[in-house]
Amino acid sequence: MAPRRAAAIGHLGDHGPTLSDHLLTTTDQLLEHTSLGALTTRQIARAAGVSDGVIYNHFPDKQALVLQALLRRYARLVDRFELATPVAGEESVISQLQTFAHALSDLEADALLLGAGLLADPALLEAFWTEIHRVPFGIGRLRQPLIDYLGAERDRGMVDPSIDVEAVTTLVFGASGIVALTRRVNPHADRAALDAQLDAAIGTIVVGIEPRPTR
Amino acid sequence: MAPRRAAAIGHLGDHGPTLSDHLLTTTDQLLEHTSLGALTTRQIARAAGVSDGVIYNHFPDKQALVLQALLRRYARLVDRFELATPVAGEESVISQLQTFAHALSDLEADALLLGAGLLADPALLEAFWTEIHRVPFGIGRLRQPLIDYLGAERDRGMVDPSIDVEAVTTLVFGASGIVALTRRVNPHADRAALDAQLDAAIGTIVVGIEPRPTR
Amino acid sequence: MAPRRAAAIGHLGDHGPTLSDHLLTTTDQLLEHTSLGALTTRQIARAAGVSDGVIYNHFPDKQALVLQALLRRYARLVDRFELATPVAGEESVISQLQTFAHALSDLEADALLLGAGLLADPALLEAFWTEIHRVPFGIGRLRQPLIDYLGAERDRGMVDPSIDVEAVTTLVFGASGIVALTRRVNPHADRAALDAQLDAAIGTIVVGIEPRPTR
Amino acid sequence: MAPRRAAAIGHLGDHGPTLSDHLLTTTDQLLEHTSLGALTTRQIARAAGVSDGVIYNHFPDKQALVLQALLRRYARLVDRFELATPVAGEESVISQLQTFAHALSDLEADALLLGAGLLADPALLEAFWTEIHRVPFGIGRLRQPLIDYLGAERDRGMVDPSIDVEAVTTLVFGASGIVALTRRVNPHADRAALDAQLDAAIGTIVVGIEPRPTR
DNA sequence: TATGAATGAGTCTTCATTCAT
DNA sequence: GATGAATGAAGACTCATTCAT
Repeated sequence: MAPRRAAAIGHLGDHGPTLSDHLLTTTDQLLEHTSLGALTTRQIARAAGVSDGVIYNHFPDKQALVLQALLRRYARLVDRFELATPVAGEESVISQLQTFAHALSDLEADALLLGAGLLADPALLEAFWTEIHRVPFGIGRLRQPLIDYLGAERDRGMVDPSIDVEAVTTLVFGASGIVALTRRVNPHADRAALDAQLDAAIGTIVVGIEPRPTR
Repeated sequence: MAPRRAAAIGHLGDHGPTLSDHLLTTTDQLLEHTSLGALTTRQIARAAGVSDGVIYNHFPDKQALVLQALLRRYARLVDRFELATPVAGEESVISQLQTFAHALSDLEADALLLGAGLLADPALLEAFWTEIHRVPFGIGRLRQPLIDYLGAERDRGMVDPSIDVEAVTTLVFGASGIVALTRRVNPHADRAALDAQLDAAIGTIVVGIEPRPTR
Repeated sequence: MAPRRAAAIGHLGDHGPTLSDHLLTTTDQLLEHTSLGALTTRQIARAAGVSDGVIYNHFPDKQALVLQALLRRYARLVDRFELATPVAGEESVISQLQTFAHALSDLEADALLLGAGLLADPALLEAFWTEIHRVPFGIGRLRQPLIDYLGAERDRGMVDPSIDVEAVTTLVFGASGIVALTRRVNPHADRAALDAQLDAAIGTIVVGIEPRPTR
Repeated sequence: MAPRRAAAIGHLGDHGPTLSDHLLTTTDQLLEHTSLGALTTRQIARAAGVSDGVIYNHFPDKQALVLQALLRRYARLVDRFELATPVAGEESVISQLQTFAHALSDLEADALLLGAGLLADPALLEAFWTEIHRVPFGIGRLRQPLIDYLGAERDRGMVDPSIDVEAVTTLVFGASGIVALTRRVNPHADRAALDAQLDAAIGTIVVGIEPRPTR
């Protein structure tokens, strides 16, 4: 009574991933090495080990499949990112922020690729943007953990009370982003130099936000 | 017998722009409103008022034409950018930096589009990157004016002598870039709020780099 | 300066048909043996001896090409039909009408095929109908010659003065049409029997419209 | 264990219509609003509330299903038609024929759609034609009642004895058909004008077949 | 050199049919 | 028998590139 399973996932037994899932995973993986504009439905089908038409049994069209794959990537980025969130009181502020910034920079390097594909396809960007805001996934969610951390450190007296923690967050995200962009845009860039550049930037921030003697 | 001039530029006489130039200018303008992936050779030819085939008399292929057009855009961005460079001693540091950061953010918003197109087409990115470094046009050139300005202000005593001006430059570029990205990615973003976000970030930098009392 | 000619028509010299024309002619011929719904762009291109894409250099899409081909067919039918129009006074009314009816029936057999294709494709029918009425090509134009002929015969006293010539025209068109339909729908029909059926119907009309003794 | 009944008809109990029947009915209904060329097996299955594959448990292929559905439509047309057959002696000949002609014209308008679909698909037409003649369903069957009626009126002296009733039948079918065609092909046609056209044509027939004074 | 029609590989998508469950 | 996902051969259409004129 149940219809047959696709050969590509059949060997995984009844409790393996569904084919929709398999298609999304495949698309996701392809996007690792293939730019969005160059991704074809045939490529996806071949890579997934299924026939060309199968996509349309699971998604209304290519855009829907790609959109969901991108959303997954984004969700994964967000998850990865949240693991990197520093916890107030453990280690020094500078060491925490530097560790966090490196993780963030890695993340942003991936996000840039995702974003570049979207920026190059306005229809997809629009759809992505709409979708991203139906879940509490907006950019704000990415910033909040750092804002909270900085607030906690300020309360603990490790950061000057006059400091605008949102502005500091912008600086950390910005510095990490610039370094990520440089890395992305220049595949031959010297990794160590970039890491040092980021550490120096974060160091400068930290010096600026340290508690100051009351004048 | 002199070779024929394309109808589109013929009326300009023999000393007008060459057809290569005309094609580049046209492509450049089209990229203002058309994403790289959606740009076709026919569109360019139509917009330039020439025949489809003429492109291949002046460029080996589409990529070469687009690459040179992108380089022009980039060069224009750099020029625009240099006009915004602050001069030490005129006005306060914070006001100078905020003005500069807004100009930079506008610039980066445009650069992002350019970059997104490149990131979405690895072959083009590679070629672009190679080309950009044959002229002294690398990212370093963009940073240098700000580094110089900060150095001058430091010498004048307006910035703490311990400050790493390169790191501060990274922070300014980063904050401006993040704001530019937010604006690009979210077409419905509130412009005033973003401006305020950037001002706050720059303000925080400035507070951090102010000369400090010797302890 | 002139672009090359398609191989398919190149040998005909500069004054041969244009490729648009060639495509229309080819489509027209294919429609002789292929039903509209089964006609593919590839078939047309193959039959025309050109590449697949060439159609789109001459027509915005398949429908436009097919529509124009159908309009040609229709125009040809109308032309053929007008040659068959009887002239008052030459031969007897019954002989004239029978000859005309056979020509009309042949015509309608072809028109039916055309019409069937259209009826099966509402979008095409709509476009066809609109187009057909931009030129004075409507169904009225087909009827008018027969109406005129009957009017002339009535004036000559060969047809009873009380006769409604439009109604008689409807009868002639109807009888010819039914016979045409029978022939079309039944490929194995006996041609002679159908001819006799049509002759009998026309004969009956003629008997009915003969001048009558005043009562 | 009795085989499972499809969910769609299961609630009707074991004595409801078979699934074949249900599929045919559904297809029949869909053909009311969907042109033959645009009808897909999935549409049929969805409309019938059954799975896609079930069709192939009851019919060798799509054509067989559609063919039988078309035969049903045709049978229904014939039935409807037979109800309209005039009875000799009731009312005047002209009134009877006009009423009959309008019914016939309505019928033919429906038949045209059926026929157009068939004409647009030669393979289906062939199969339909073969099938139609295995039952006593040919076009002859449609004509016979009118032939009989006219014969009866002739015997009653209401129609001239010299009249060829088969030929008159051809005229009535033809006039009704032309009007039906005009209506079908031109959705914006003026209904009243077409009715009047048909009445005039029938009137002309009747005048022509009235008993004549012996000369 | 300019022209612009011709080329054809490649894109997304549809749909009748199959078949493991 | 019923299910409905899988299949893959088309179909219409696009577009960078070529080339006779």
